[in-house]
Amino acid sequence: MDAKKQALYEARARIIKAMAHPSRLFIVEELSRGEKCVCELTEMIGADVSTVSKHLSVLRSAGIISDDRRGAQVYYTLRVPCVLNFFGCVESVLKTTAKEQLQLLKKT
Amino acid sequence: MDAKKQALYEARARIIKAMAHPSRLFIVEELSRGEKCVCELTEMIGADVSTVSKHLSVLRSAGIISDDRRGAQVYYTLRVPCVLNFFGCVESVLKTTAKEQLQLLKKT
DNA sequence: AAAATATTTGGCTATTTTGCCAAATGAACA
DNA sequence: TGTTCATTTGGCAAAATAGCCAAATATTTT
Repeated sequence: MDAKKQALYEARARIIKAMAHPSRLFIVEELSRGEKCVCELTEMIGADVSTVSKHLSVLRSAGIISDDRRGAQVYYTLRVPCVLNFFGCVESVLKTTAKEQLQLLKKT
Repeated sequence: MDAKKQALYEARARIIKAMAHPSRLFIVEELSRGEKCVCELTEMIGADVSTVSKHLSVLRSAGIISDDRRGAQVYYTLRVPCVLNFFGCVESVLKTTAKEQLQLLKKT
């Protein structure tokens, strides 16, 4: 794998990696319903504000969400809605795996 | 976020996390063209066989690929092709970010 | 200007991930 | 059976990630 191809896959992995965390997946899904400020997300997630802020920073650096300061609050928005399509596929991976588990059990 | 919801997002994150690595993204894309054995993938990636084997194991545990031993070789297949849709979206995240960068430069 | 509220950043530790080497296992073949 | 080839596993060290607290910054309010 040459350097150019390597760089391409690294860029792609950065985006996917940014989504690869329970809280960050939650944030993405929540923002798909409309913008939310840090305090609202923190409340829902139930972690330290600083932790949530860092999760938001990861998603923002990856270009998945964008921020908008309005007064004391910062509102976050989903910038690329197509990431929502991930969920359907992830669900089907889970379903496929579950079905296979079932098949294995039936054979017993 | 209650325990049930937490568990759901953790399960989802496990799948996405399994894809969140340059080599593993490469493997997924490569397998979309048809099955490949470990030695072929190792050759293409250019890392240690044991490293590639572990990447494959991560993808298999997540239920994204499946293995089939035929003689001395083990062939891997993409089990859930919808993960390929990720690429298109990832590309559009990259593109959107690039466009924004360009806008910022124009203002200078 | 001081106090209060919202958010980010720095710093630290604990945990996880990565990637190599060496060793073990599985299968084909002389 | 012993040898060779393909793959996996164990183990280790380096690097990255996660989450909390404390401190800094930004904004509004008193």
